Amino acid sequence: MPADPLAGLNDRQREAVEAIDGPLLIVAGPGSGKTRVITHRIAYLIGRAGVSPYRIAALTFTNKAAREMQSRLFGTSQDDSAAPLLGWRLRSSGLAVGTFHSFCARLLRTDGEVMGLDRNFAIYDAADQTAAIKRAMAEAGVDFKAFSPGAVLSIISKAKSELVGVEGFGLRKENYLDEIAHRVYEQYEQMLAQSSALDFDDLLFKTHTLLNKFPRVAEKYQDRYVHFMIDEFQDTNVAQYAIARSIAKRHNNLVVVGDPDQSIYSWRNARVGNILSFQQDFPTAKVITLDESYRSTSTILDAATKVISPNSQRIERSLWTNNGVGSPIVVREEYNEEDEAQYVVREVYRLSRAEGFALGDIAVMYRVNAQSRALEEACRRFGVAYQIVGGIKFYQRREIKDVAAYLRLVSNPHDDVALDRVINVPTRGIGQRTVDNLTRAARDRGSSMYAAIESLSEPGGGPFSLRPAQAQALTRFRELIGRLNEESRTLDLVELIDAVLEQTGYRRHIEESAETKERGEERLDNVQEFRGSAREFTHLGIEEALTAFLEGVSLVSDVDSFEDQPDALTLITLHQSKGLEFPVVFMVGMEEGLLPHSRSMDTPEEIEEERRLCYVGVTRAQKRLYLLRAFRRGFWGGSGPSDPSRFLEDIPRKLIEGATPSEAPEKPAAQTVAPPARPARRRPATNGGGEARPAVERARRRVRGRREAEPAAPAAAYATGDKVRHPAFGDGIVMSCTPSAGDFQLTVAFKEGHGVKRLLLSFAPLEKLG
DNA sequence: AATTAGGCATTTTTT
DNA sequence: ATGCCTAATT
Repeated sequence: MPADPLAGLNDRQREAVEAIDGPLLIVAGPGSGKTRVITHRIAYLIGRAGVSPYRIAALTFTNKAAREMQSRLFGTSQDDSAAPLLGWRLRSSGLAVGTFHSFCARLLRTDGEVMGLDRNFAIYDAADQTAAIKRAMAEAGVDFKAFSPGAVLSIISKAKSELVGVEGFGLRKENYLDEIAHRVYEQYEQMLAQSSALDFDDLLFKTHTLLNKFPRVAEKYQDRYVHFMIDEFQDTNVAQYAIARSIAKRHNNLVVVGDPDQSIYSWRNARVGNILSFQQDFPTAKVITLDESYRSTSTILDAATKVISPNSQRIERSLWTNNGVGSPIVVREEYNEEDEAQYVVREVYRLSRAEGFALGDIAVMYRVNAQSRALEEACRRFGVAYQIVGGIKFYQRREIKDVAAYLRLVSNPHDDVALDRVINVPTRGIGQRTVDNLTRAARDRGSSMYAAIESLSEPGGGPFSLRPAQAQALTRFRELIGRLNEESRTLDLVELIDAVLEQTGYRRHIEESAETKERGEERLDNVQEFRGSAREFTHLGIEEALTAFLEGVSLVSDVDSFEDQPDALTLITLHQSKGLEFPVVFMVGMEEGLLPHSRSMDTPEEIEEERRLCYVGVTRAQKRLYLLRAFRRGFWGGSGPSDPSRFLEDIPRKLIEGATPSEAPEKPAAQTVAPPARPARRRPATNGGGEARPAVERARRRVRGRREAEPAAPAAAYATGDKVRHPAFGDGIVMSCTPSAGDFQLTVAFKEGHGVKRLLLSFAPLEKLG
């Protein structure tokens, strides 16, 4: 029997559940019962307001969040701890609970044909995208030593996320890098179309296009979705918001839930602005703030509030809790990374021995993955069980991607990225030269690579000439894929995978090619696991099964597969920790350069995001919070001293354990020693504290100033992307600017055939433009 | 085709 | 230090 959708809610939550008419913004602080509100609201709509589940969509960002929501709504087969809000039978009632991307994928598969989309389009994940971009760069004649594929990809991805297509991008490009990106973009789009493939951004972009260009499709969805909800709204990008507005247009029941203070994915093109401007876009929107935290102690909550409040881009509010004061926050400095890790692990051990915490209650959070190494070592040394979240990604393993690529080829032989990946794995005598020829031939005929191979056997021998051995090898590969495709019609998915493994020789290949026996077995095990996960699709027709299975492979990552692990300490990045909570949280690396990260302190906006990241970390903690830093941290083999994170200074001393004046931050004193000009690390204006450290610290810093050997070089004044002019080479774009022996080395890409030059700042007569 | 040596960069990564 | 990629070597 379904539970009462209003039971156990506080006034605000109840209000949010009952406000079923018109646009609604729910600003939900950490631990304020956000998911609860969404699920109860759905139950309320169905159970009390008589809305058909078919007319409701609730979109999340992660599969994990979607799963969580589903299990609260429908219950799960194993876990019946909480009564489901709805019955099992509603599972297949048409209620759309899923990620934005899977929602769009479904929409496009259902209705994309009117815009010429292949029903079985492939979905390119990040790795496929990179591979495709590299191919596109090669096609466009762009040297990817001078331009990193990653940088180009991120420009294109940003454009797509802002609904800027190739043409639009052409109109707004503003520097040389954009020029390059434009050429690649054009090529890349052509390749995707050729391959019947969509990348992650396309799932959104094309959905938006479909809804805008095809009114009948738009009407269908506008009619259907009387209620449209979005979770984690602070992380939506332009495209997602536009899609939501488009679909919600008719019934105007758009509900967005989020917390601008937890927006930490702007570098993935998320727009904090969406949540901040929602009220302008929907002037009639009701706004409900959930500010009671059920998660953290008041000490932790106070610290979090103090950390976040300097930000300017936020909706002012104050969180509160009835949870009591709890333990003070522990702030510590250790000598180096190893000591820091050792302290953490010792303390973890103590907490689990003497204070009744389970290892699974404890998480250690860090800014960059590299920080996990020292922690892992310490765990191993002390025999503490640990798990790294998102460390090894199953679907990103080579053997899995290879087998998936074969399946993709069987499903759609025109998938060039898949073909490129496996055409010579295992080796079939098809070398790079042959692949290049093939690529060129495909481009010339405006077809996929597979189709280009097919044309070999046409009268006239096809449009490109190859030595017989190569032509034969290609033809045999084509026959292999063709045969598998034929056979697939009589097989189920698992049988097809077996056929692929045998007929392509891939099984033997991984057994033989692995560096060691164990590694070979491990890979085979992975493939077996992959095969096992295909079992749930065997009841479907092969074509449908393939599409669904491959979509899962692309769209489902396994970041969250850690949750059901046995009792172990969790090591996790701050980014990944969002949405989680732990009784005990250690944040390590609370240093300038790490948090905020040195690559994210150039603009106030970046600093604000780092601050939010810190806030997210702090608010993961329920009962205990430890903030650690190392005085000396190893970077790239070397090691340098570090300053405490500016965020530490925002935490009031009274919340910190054993705080004494010499340990706790004090109000900024007059700057007796002016810090030397630091060309490499521009301190943004938001660093309000300046030299807010006690004398001992300051002394240390002065010594350090010398050790860092930051010279009185000309101010670095150049950043990547700056336009410069050189008397001999003309105009160019700064590709990079790195400190180098008392100077700065600039890599500059010049126009008009002068190419890329490396220049020393102090010698090069450069002039900054614009 | 497979192995090896040298060069290079190295934040975060829901989908 | 380390891993990844390319180029050179066998």
